[in-house]
Amino acid sequence: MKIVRDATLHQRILGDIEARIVSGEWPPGHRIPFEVDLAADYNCSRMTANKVLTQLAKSGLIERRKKSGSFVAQPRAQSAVLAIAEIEAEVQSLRLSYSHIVHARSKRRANAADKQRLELSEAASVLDITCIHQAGAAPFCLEERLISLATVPEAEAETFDTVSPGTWLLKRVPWSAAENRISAVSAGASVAILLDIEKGTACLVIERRTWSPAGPVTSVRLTYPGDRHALVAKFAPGGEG
Amino acid sequence: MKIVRDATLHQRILGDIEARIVSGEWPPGHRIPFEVDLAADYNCSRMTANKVLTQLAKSGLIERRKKSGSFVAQPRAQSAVLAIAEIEAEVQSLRLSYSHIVHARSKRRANAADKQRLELSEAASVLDITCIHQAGAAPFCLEERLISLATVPEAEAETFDTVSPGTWLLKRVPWSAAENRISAVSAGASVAILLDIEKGTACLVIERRTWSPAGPVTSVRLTYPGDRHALVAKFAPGGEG
DNA sequence: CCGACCATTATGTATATACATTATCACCAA
DNA sequence: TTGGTGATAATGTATATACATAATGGTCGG
Repeated sequence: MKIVRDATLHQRILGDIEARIVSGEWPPGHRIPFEVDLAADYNCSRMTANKVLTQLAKSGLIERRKKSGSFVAQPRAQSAVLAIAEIEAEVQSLRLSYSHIVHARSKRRANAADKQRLELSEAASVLDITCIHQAGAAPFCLEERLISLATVPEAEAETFDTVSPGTWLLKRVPWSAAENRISAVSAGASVAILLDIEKGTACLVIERRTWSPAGPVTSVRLTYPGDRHALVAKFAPGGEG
Repeated sequence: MKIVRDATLHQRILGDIEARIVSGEWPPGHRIPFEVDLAADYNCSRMTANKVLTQLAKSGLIERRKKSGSFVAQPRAQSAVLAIAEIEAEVQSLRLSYSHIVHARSKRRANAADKQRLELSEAASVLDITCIHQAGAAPFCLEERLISLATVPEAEAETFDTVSPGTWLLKRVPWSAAENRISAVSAGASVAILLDIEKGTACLVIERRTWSPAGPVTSVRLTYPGDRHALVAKFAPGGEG
């Protein structure tokens, strides 16, 4: 049994409804009491009931239809929140010391492959950086990054010796949109050497592309040896978990 | 330039603030106008401004402190929404015909490994199912699943020949909490045979555990040949994307 | 100089009210 | 039976108001 101390009315109503949905007492398709009825049940105003139901609808737990009422939604795709931490924080949470090594860094005019990775239309300069993130003395993750100098010209002056490109960009271009693609690949010869693993080892690969309103920012490929790392994504009907 | 038709006042204020945060015009730490000022700017009531800021705070874009005001938050972990579709839908979105084959199905008293996977404390019966999801004529994904019969006794009567275990459970136990663990592994000999791939091929593995209020429901391990599949997780500052 | 106290200020929650929007349903006429 | 038409019922959005809560900052006394 969950104990709620000092819950506001809003939280109490929200919790009660969530509990009934999650427990199966109100299965998908079941009609939830109308706002006016809820208001009467809890002896509150309709606005309060409305805000609760609006929030439930935003979190996807219920669907609302004018004139018909509110209904428990069909759970569709299992959608979960994936927290991708900064690599430095990740390493430190393993109680290992973090460092990074810039293995290669070059500027060039974008070739066809670069344009596709960054979704660039016109010709532009890009910065190509390869760097290795270390946990203790061992390689932890390989980072292969492309930065669009049209969007982030300040990057050209940066060596990334003291700050890793990811951290630097996060400070420079906060709150941009991103798309992550997660897959598994076998380590090729060059990757195997850089990560100090055997060729063919299964690796978890995250390819992230980031945009700001000014245009494409960066495209990064993070390669983790599969036996050393896993991503965790959680889902809780209420929202946070 | 984004064109907004018929936007409500709420959406307009929200969009304006988001735009200024995302563009960097208001960097992390910057103080957002007080509710009363916002209300004056947009010629609306404080309640409307309050709802907008409350929503921005819930989505993590701003932080609110009593007496001090509201501030643009520091972007911490890149958190993204991972949409894990049902396998059938996933296959069909590739324009391939879907089918599944139940390869093994057995009931037993939970052994030590089972108890750990399901986080069971007492001894209980479990159902162990291995099934292969096919896209066209080729294996697409291997599913190794454990179902707690204490929580879902109806599963014992089900053969899962016509409905896959995942789909069946989604209908039976809606809106439960889940934790997904994503990693990369090399295919072992048995997995390689079942998926018709070479031994050692890199595979993407999703291990999902699901709970209902009544207790642990199921633990499933989905193995995808790495070159045939990827997960996509998106992040947009506003919320949906 | 320093700490206790208190007024101020901004957010947090809730109410009562108003009007807009939109499916649905029932009724009525062709 | 069919099709339109308008009343109705539910949600959607916004306002004005009230009081609670909590942190800040200044004042005053020791």
